[in-house]
Amino acid sequence: MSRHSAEEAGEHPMQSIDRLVHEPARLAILSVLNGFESADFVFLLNQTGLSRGNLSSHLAKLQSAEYIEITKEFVDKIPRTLAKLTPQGKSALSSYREQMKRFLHEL
Amino acid sequence: MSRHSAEEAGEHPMQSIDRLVHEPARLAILSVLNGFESADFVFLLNQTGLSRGNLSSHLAKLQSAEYIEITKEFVDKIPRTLAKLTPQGKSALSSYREQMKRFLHEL
DNA sequence: TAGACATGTTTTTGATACAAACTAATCTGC
DNA sequence: GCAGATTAGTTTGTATCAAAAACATGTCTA
Repeated sequence: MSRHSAEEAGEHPMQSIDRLVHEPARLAILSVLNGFESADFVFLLNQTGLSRGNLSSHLAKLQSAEYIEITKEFVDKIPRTLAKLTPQGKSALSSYREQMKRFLHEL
Repeated sequence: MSRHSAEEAGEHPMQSIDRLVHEPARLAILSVLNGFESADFVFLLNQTGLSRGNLSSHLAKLQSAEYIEITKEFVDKIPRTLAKLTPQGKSALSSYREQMKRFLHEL
């Protein structure tokens, strides 16, 4: 009746990748956050090389997926936006990493 | 004057990734082709789990980038579309792989 | 107080991945 | 021999989404 589950499902491992993480701009953001635990908007701007607009919308997307948490504060009258990975975000990044490593290794 | 070239360029390693390869559906196709050297449409369909329409358009995209070569023949009156990696395709896949491995390793 | 700078956000636009519809040829039952 | 099903693809339509451009809001400086 059956052969392998992968054949039955008709799926390739890459088809189950988390596209929210897979996007290069967001991978850049997530990897910075993973390294620094918490980072502000300007720092992310510098580390990722994204434009302000792109950074803003990618952060919004990651936030609504609950992969990051955003807090806003004022420091000497200038606004400061802080981002940090949530446990969900860490976990999503980590399983993305494992999946991708396995794929690349078998490539 | 300068610090590191990466900082001057204001870029993150992920920003220079080849998006043509990075797309999951195409990664699936390319990895199959990399393993089998040559594969026909139906085989790719089964291995990747893509729909016929998607497979067709991704193949067209890879072909116009000259990452794959497409040949069509008839076998017992039924059409057969064969795809194989070009040297350029092999090279693109291989450098994608190295870039991505390095990134994941440093993550 | 006008104009430059800084920190973001919103809107627009162009690309594109996927799905659905279409094409064209063969085979199968009646 | 022809109606309908099957096979092998392609084309077209649509909805998502990344990036660019425009906008908003506030501060600082001359």
